[in-house]
Amino acid sequence: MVRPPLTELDRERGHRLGTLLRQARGTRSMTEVAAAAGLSAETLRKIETGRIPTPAFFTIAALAAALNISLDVLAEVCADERAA
Amino acid sequence: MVRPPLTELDRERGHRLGTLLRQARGTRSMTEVAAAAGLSAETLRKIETGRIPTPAFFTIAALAAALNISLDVLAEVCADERAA
DNA sequence: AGCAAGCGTGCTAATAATACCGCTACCGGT
DNA sequence: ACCGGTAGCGGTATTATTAGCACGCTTGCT
Repeated sequence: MVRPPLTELDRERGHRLGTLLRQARGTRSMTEVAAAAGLSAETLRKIETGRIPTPAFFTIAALAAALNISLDVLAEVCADERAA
Repeated sequence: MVRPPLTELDRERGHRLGTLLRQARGTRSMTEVAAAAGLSAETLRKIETGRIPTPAFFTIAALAAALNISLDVLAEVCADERAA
């Protein structure tokens, strides 16, 4: 196995992450937040909709910065049910 | 351009991240930490040596958890010189 | 000598990030 | 009612990159 395909758990985790991000975005448009984070709107949308279960660290970091939320919180929420 | 190749800045950022991770690891062996974080030793090594500039978010999250360090701190340090 | 920890390289399958297409829903203006 | 603009969704195609494994090599320690 050269690279384990993403499991269902991974997908769920990504989905949770996306949900959090969406909540944090609130009223602001995807376009604006994406620009603020330095990525394309389409990528942001994919992340929010959970179509990108394991985004790059800096992508999330930039997003978190643009949304003024903590990386630790994000990680915590995602690790939450995984550890359970 | 479908996918922007990693710039030099990205590489440097990744290198800084790796350095931090290595420091956090301290005396513990790569093998042990990698196992604790749930990834292969090779991957950990690549991240520490900066050969993987933009690892997956959860990879770093797991690592940070295994090393007991904050994601926010990592992001901060990496964004540090980038914003400068 | 033997062992463990690291490093470096090459390789493969799977994925991330991007752009382009069309489609729907909502809104205000004419 | 019709038109145009904005915001989001879904799918597809493309390229660069990740994460994993394997082999060999070096170094330090016992």
